[in-house]
Amino acid sequence: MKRHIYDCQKGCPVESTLQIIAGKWKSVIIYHLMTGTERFNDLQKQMPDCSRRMLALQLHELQADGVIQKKVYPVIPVKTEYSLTDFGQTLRPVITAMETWGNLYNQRATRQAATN
Amino acid sequence: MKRHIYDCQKGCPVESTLQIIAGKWKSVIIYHLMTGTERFNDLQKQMPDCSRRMLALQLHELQADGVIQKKVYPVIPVKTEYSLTDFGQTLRPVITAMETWGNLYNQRATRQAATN
DNA sequence: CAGAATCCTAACAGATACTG
DNA sequence: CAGTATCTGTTAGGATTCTG
Repeated sequence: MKRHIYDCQKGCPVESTLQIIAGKWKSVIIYHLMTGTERFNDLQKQMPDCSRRMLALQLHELQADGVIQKKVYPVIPVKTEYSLTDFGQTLRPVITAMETWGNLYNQRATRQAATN
Repeated sequence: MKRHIYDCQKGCPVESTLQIIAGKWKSVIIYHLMTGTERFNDLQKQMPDCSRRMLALQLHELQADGVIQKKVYPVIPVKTEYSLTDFGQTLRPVITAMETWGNLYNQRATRQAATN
């Protein structure tokens, strides 16, 4: 997704939020980092439908926007850890709302499947 | 954006939510419908960066997912009204969280601009 | 007014191979 | 382990034109 497609100057708050979290996998990444630090490969295991390439791209953009930070340990083989910045932590309410709604949606889908 | 890129079976609630609202303009549309019914052209005026074509596409998908409904008045020229369904109303907390965060973000951006 | 249809290009994103 | 590079097919999405 191209960056800066939304016009924040216009003042629409939802567009401003999208400016930061609208990437295909960004909110999912933030969600997985809400429980703590994660390594690259661990993130990928939790998001099997996101390719390594896409994961790297989205992590980059989140870093550039100051949402997450990366710590590299100079060991061999290299070890990295991703975590939310203080700024990224402020997104918690947004992601939590998505989590809550998604759980309801999944339950509804399950119930409907059981009814059929 | 292609439909059904997220795997809801996997159970990640955030991915389930994205399944519904991940379109480029979907959450913005829902946001504008939260205050009530809107007509096609009125929606477009509120989202100048969204082309007529894109608006129509996103409205279609939202309708297909049962989030919004459309009422057509058989007058000439045709008049249509879009509104949230009951299901769509359940998304309020999600969009409101985005709105709240976006307002904070805009304030922060304004403050920083004033400091410089 | 509220779209649908068509054309066209840039951007996206998968697959694969390579690297410190 | 944690990525990057390249190559390539696919999709997104703008511009324009047409319609009931």
